[in-house]
Amino acid sequence: MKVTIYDVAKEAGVSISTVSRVINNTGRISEKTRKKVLKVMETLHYQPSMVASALTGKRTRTIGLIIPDVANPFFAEIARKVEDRGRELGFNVLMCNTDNNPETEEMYLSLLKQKSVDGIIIGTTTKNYTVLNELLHEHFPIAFIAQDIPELAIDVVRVDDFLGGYQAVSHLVSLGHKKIAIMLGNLNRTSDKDRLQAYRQVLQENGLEYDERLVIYTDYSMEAGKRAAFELLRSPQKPTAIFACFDSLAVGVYQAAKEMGLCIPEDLSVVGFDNTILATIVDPPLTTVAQPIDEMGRQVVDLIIREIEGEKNMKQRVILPPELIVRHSTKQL
Amino acid sequence: MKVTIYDVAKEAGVSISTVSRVINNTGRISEKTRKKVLKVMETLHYQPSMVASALTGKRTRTIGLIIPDVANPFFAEIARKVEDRGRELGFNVLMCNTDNNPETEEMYLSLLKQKSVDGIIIGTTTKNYTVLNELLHEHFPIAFIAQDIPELAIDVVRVDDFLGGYQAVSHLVSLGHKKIAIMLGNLNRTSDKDRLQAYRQVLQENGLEYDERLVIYTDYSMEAGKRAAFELLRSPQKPTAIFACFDSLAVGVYQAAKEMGLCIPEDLSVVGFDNTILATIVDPPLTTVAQPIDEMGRQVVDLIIREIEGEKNMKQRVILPPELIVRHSTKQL
DNA sequence: GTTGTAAGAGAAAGCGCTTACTCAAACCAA
DNA sequence: TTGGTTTGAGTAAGCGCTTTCTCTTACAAC
Repeated sequence: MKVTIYDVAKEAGVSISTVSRVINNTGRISEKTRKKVLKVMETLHYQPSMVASALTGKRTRTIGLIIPDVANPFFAEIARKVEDRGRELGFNVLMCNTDNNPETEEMYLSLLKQKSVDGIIIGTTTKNYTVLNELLHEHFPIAFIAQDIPELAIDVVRVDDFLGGYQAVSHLVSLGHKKIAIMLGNLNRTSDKDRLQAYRQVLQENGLEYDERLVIYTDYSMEAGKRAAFELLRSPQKPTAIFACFDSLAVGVYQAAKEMGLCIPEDLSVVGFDNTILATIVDPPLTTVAQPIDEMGRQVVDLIIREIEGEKNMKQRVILPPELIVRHSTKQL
Repeated sequence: MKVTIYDVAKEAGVSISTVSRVINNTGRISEKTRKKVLKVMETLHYQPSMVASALTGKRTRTIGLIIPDVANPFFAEIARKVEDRGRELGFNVLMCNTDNNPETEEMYLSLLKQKSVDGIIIGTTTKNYTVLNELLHEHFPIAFIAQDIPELAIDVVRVDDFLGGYQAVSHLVSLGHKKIAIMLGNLNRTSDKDRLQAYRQVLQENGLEYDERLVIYTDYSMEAGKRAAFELLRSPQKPTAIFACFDSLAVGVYQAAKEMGLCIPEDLSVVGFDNTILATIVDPPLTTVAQPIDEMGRQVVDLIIREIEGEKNMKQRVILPPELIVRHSTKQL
């Protein structure tokens, strides 16, 4: 029932090696034989089994994509771009959501290896390095997107988080804000660390006081943003502006503000980060730091595929510039 | 370098079939031997190659998911649920975006088969049945989610679109609206057809005139929704309410209304469909028909896996009830 | 007419597993 | 003790490909 290379060979009156050669376009084949085999393949609806060819040393042409959550627009957009570029280059993507759970991540890492994917793109916060280090040692192709581990020589494609944070906070300062809060995820993400670093530096450069109570650690969900915003806005050190390190957090801020009867940007300025679709549909449209998601997705795929093809032997970090998109959630104080 | 079943066998002083038996927990193995083999596997960090075992007739434990676009929140949420349930049951998902392009879809269908995925879940509008029919004939496990082809006996999990449309339009009518527009995708999707059908029926039941000019065909993007809304709202037959068949279209309506200086719900009532995250973050929160995405994702996976495991031989349609979620985008006329 | 070389294609050995078949040892009832 | 069962484990034949080697022709050069 399933037609194999043997069926084609028999039907065409040649050996399976000849068929294999015309499939892969290798070796020498007379035009006549090639035509004949091609025609038989056609009439028999023959499709080579990728499982079999993977077993004989060829690629699976599949890459794993490990992210926290596709339902999060930022990662959904990344996933889309990765898949697009992968398709262009003949690779499929196996999607893995971990919710940043280290065990899930570790499980996936070894599962993907078992499944012989050709490479793995990681967009999650990794803390547990055991499996990761193993893979790295075996020179398993791995690349990080929107995520970095400074202590390791690895392939990375990310935005310049420090610069992005700098732009965001500078913007608020230039509007006259003095009490600026920052909401971020955990400091395991270097991106968050860099943005916080920028925040401190801008404050310092402008002679503003750094108040720890205005630095809120949370996760990346809207609910978390909302909760954190409530806390901030009800505290005595109520800020006049908030730099939310993800658009999703910013949306949470919007919701809290609305429930408290505060107007954005009149009563509160908000800057987000990522420039996902959320930024444009929220009212007022969110001023945010754009990550070049398209370019990032494209470049990680290119990077990892070059690694897979063995075309490069040196790891590299690609740091792309962010861009502050000023919309209507920020206002002169 | 790569450790295989042979290495384990040699190290443990047994044959490879014994190792295979302990891996798969089949046949009879003495406790002593099993322990010994297990220990060797452990110390050697042995992981069976799934490619090899797939070649010998076992499953790949991978399912393909074909959707229009993960960057669309509705499909992102579906993808997430599918992956979650798949993981629980030991299956990975290969993500495929087609933008509803028939060629891309056909390409993926045959590619997925070549890659020997165990089953395929489809959420796209299929028009081209050739490859699909082939697969169906070969009893290749296929299930549809949020998508149906009434002419075919297939596995389907979807919401009751007629009922959903009925609820949405009835709600608007009950608020006193008489000029109600409907915005939908193309009529190839049965879901759209059913919603339109419901729209007509509600109008009729309430003695309202059916005006073709209030029926707008578009695609599912925000931009399309915006364009369509502009057109409607500037036309002489300007409606007082719009039933947008996707939340994303509804968001487009919001944007158009805002640019035209119209207030929702004072000047225009809007009902969406899907109840994606968009509905809650838009201002005012969108009244919409909720699809039970969690349940749908869970059930397609269960359905297809039962099919894969050969536990069922009859196709079935699972039609889940929608729920009208009244928020603040609709108002008594 | 030899010899040398290149072109075209087949034979066969894997790739890392699963599984049907086989067989020796151990056990048990009569 | 004998014959019949279990039990535990090995042998070997694939699964559907790729690829190295080998071999036969054909043809050009001398």
